[in-house]
Parts: sequence; structure tokens; C-alpha cells
Amino acid sequence: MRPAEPPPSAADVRRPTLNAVAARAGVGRGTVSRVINGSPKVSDRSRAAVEQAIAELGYVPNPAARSLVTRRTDSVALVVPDAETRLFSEPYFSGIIRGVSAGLASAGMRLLLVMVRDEKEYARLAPYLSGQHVDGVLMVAVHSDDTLPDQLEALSIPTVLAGRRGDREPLGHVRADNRGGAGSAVRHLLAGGRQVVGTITGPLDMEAARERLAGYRDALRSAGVAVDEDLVAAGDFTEEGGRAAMRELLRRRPGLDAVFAASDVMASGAVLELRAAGLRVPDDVAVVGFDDSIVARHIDPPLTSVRQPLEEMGRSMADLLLDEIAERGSGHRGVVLETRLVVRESA
Amino acid sequence: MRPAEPPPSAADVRRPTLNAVAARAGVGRGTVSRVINGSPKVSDRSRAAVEQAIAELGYVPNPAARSLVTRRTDSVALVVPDAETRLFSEPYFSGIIRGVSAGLASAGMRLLLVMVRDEKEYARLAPYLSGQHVDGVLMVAVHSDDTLPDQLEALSIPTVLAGRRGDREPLGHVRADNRGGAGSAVRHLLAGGRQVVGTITGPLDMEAARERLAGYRDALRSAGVAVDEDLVAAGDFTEEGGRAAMRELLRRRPGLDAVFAASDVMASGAVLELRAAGLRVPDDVAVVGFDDSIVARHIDPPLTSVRQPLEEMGRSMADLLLDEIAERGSGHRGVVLETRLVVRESA
DNA sequence: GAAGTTCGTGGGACCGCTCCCACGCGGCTT
DNA sequence: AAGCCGCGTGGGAGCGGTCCCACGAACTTC
Repeated sequence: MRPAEPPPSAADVRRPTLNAVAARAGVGRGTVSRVINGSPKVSDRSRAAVEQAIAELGYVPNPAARSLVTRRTDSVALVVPDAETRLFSEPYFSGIIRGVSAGLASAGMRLLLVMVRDEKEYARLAPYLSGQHVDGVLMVAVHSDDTLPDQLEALSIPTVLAGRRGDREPLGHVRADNRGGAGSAVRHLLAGGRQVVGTITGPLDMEAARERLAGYRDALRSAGVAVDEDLVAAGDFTEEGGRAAMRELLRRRPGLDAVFAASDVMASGAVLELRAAGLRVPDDVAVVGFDDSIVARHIDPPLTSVRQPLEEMGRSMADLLLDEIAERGSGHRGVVLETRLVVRESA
Repeated sequence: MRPAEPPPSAADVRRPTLNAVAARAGVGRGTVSRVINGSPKVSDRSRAAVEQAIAELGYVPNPAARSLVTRRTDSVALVVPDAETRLFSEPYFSGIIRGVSAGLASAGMRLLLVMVRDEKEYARLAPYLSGQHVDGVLMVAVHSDDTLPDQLEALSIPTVLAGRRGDREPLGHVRADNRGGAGSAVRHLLAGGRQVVGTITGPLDMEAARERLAGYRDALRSAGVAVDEDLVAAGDFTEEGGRAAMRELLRRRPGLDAVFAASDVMASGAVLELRAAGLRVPDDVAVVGFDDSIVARHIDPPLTSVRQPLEEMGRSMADLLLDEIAERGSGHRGVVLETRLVVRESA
């Protein structure tokens, strides 16, 4: 029943081509091309004529034609696992995206947003990305056992990650100083006179969660406090996980007087649980979160939290990727950006 | 000093072309093309041979080459004003994007994210989008006086908006039933026995804000309550704006016992202001917000709010746009999706 | 004043596809 | 047995750019 499907559009007025511009300006195609690409080897007279013709005709170069011969697409993909967008504290993606977008825009690059819903889609990604669709790939929320980055590497597609998969990340990546940030959070708690400081970790198959835990340990150690494993409870970056972990901590160490949660969302769960247990925040138990997300500002009491420079991270990712695209191998670096402790009333 | 810039990449292994597939499968180019595009006029034998060759070679069609001749790009742009991403309640963009992305993916379309930072960039957008870069355009956060949609229309570029600019929107658009949602919020307040219900509006150059105000009036009128303009205060979708508006309302009508704010963020500002004035929520003044954003769940007390089906909205936008791309004129419709009142403790 | 440079320029070849026309071949009709 | 139909097929043309080579004019150099 399927009809022959002829191009159904009626009003596809043919856009002017480079040829038309050349004819109008009275020059050859090569000259027009040179003007468009900013080549210096064009006389002022020709350039002016071409520019006028372009303006008059409203000419815009056809990217497909250009891409076909240059083998560049002037666009990069940002790969985002759909499931994580719900999980991550809210400003995370929008912050990164803003930075990435700004960084790319200033280089005239376009941003392709690729949301991955399930494993099947994920598996199709490597072939797809290798098919001359994009010049490079940015990935966020990479798990430690993720192999897509390596596949891309093998296909020699420039790739930059937000965060790293382990402490030896071969690919270019940008991350916040999670360890240092966590350390500063815990030091803040200790400086406030807290004695028994617990922590609620993120899922430990993510390097960021491991780093935050390491920072917690660093701070205790350098304060001369022995790390007590009973004070470490595993969460999963969800509010419910935070509640459960808090419950567990209270069971194990009823006397604890401070908690560092590896995300604000978990911290907000912890606050709820503390309140349910009849404890006051921060009077009885101080709480610090991580991310400085929207919830941090709005829960009661407002949450002290560690802020990551998300926009800057996005921008760095873009810059690193552009370097790598321009000159393979040059972008294989790790960039670490400082965090900042935002002190509010919870600690 | 600028060197001649030869293509600097070293490892750009040439991807297999359609020609290579044809040679390997022992058929002509036309046949391979037919197989790829699912034409029925191919014998099973040829099809099998081609499919095997494709698998063996790991062939992926070059989108630029295809696009050059078909005059389609299989991608659409989502235009997002950067400034608004900070303003809008947080799940808004991610929800819409998720829906859009899902809708496009199922049709094999790609999503180009275009963030617009300032007026200058915005002005460049029409020429850019007309330049064969995308098959269609989705726009969010369109203001009433925005003319870009009309320009796109004039360039015969399929366009779909999130929300409408006025009550006669010529272009295809998808929106939540803002008026009905606001009405249900205010009815809920009245049903709870509240007598003096104020409202904090959004910026009235946005149709959604006007509609929410209209819904507020509807509900009062149909309950037989006269609308008192002193009970209407203008906000701007920010928390500070919400605070200021609340202050103003309290000044004008100290006895009011309920407020409907046109966004959660403004509602949270209102709650802060009420508390500062020594009033309890909901005991003294009930509050309802709009958006059912993250803050709604986390502020104290948790906020009753009107939820929009964001993901579905995104999906509808994608569907509408795809219709319009397939057959011009078919997508010029307005889709209205129902909202849902999420009752929590603030009202 | 002849030979060599430099500079700006035009245009052919080509990138990898899709579209479409023409052709061969087996099965029907008459 | 000759003619016709239609299916499956190969391959030429062309999409709109970039790249690069060759060429003519102006300008040096000896």
C-alpha cells in the first residue's frame, strides 16, 4: 500500500549555490570558495564583489557538500545516558551542556545531542559514530567498566570524557577535583568541632564516587582521626538510597554528629531520615552534600555543599576535543578543575 | 605565519564506500543503495549478498553524501535560549529534551542542540537554519514578540513551538493546558476553604503566564468570587521575583489566606517571604505552585503543584515536526496536553 | 629586455551517495 | 514462434562544494 513516495515537498525553493554567487560576482568558483574560507589570496576587489553577491543572494554554503569533500562535519556528539539524566543532580547536565555549547559555538561547531536509552542503542553507537557523522565525541556519566570510549579510540575518533573511569584514564577527560572537594567538606565538619563523621558514598563503580570517598578518608587521616569503616555507608545517588544509608549509619553509630553525603540528593534523604529519628540538623548532626544543586538551596535547612564548576567543565571538554580534532594526540590530557565549598546552615 | 594547514590527521583510515560494498557483493551500486534504503525491488539473493558484504566491511553510509543528493539532513534543531535555561524550573528542559530525543530517535532523526546566548546570535539563526543544515526546527521558551518562527515559516522550514505566542498561533505547537491547570490549582485552594486567594503571575509577555492568570480568574469566577485586581501581583519566574510579589500582596491584602504562584520557583520565594512575615504555610496561607519541579518536592513544606507532562510534550513536538517534514502543512496544529495537580502539604 | 617570481585567478576532477533510464531475461499471451 | 510485459539490475549523471594545477599579468632582478 505504500505509495511511491516522491519528494512531497512543494515549496523547496532551490537555495542559491556557490556557482550562482560566482556568476553574479563575475568570478570563478574557486574565488568564491576562497572568500568564504577566508583565504588571504584574494584581491580586495574580488572579495568585495563576492561578499556583495553573497549578501544579495542570501547565500549560505551547503554543509553536506562541504563535508563530503573535507571529510569533516563540524559537529560533535554529546552522548548522554538517558537513565542518568533523571539521577544526576539537576544542574549537572544543563551546566555541562551550556559550557560545551559555548565552547563549540566559538569555534563554529555544532552540537549533536545523543541520548542513549538502553543497552541495545548503546551497542549501535560505535558503528554510528564511526560513520562520518561527527568529528568527535563527548561523553558524560561514564562508568568504570564502560568500553565505548575504547572502541571510539580504536576507531580513531577523538573523544573526551566528563570524569574518568579509573585513576589511569588513557583518554582525554575533564573532571572536578572530587577528592579535594570532599576533603574540604569533611575538614569543614571537623573544624566545626564534629567528632564522629560518617559518609554516604555514591555507587562505587563510578570513579567520582570513589574519589569523594577517598577525600573523606584523606581529611580524617590528616586530622589524625582513624577511619572507621562502620562510618561508611553505600548509597546510590538517589534520595531513597541516602535515607537508607543514613538509617544504617544511625544504627551502627548512634552517636555520630556529622555526615558527608556524596551528593545533595542523598544528603536531602539523609536530612529527612535524621529528622524522622528525632535529630536536629545541624544542632545534633551536621550535614554536607556535594554538587550544590537546586535542592541544596531549597531544603530546610539549606545545605552546605561542594560546588563543581560545571560550565567551565563543559567548556574545557569542548576545548580539549577541539584540540584533539585539530591535531590528534594533543588532547589526550586530563584536566582537573577546582571545587568550592558553599557554606549554608546545615553545617 | 599561519602554515598551509594540510589535513593534519594521520589516522584517517578511509571508511568503506558503497562502491566497495557493491564490488564485494558482486552487484552494482544501485542494488546496494536499494538494499540500504529498503526498496522492495531487490531479489533475495542480491539482498543477502549485500547484507553480508555490509557486515563484513562494517559499512556505514556517509550521511553527507546522501544528504547532498536527497536534500534532507535527517536532523532537526532544538533552539534553546541560554538565558532561559537558568530561569526555567529545572526539569523543564531535560524533560522536553528527553521526549524530543525519544521521538526523533524512533524515526532515525538526529537532534542538534542550538543554544542561543544573545541577540546577535539569535539574529544569525534564520540564515543559518535556512542553509540546509536541518530539516526542521523546534523552539522552546518563545516570547510573544518573537519573530524568528515567522521567518522560518517564510523560509518554508518546518517549525514547531513549545507553547504558543498568542491565542492565535499560526505555527504548529505543543503546550500544556496552562489555563486548566491553573484553574484546578485555584479550585483546590477554594475547595480547601480558602477565601482570599492571591496569585503571583509570570512575565506576561509569555503566553503561558497569561494563560495561568486566566485560569486563576476562571476558577474564581466560576466559584462566584469576584476577581480583585489587588490580589494579582506580577512576578518574573524567579525566586526573588516571587518574594517581592508576595511582599506586595501582603501589603495590599494582609488577610489573604492562599496564593497560587505561576511557577514553583516563585512559590518557594513566596514561602520564604510568608515565613519572614511570621505566617505559617499552610496553616495561615496555603500555597500552590506550577511545574512540579524538584524544588516542589524539597522545600518545606513540600509544595502542591501543577505538573506538566514534559516528556510527552517533547514527544508530541517531535511527532508534529516529523509530520510537517514529511508533508508540509500537515503539522500546523496545536496540541494541548493535560496537566495534573500534585497535592502535597503546602495546600 | 629577457628570464624569473609572485600573485590572483578559473576551472577540471573528485568526494560518496541517489535517482533514473535503459537493458536483459524469463514467463505470458495470441 | 513472435511479441509483450515487467521484474531486477547496472551504471551514467549530478548534488554543491574543495582542492589543486595551470595560466596570464604585473613586478623583480641582472
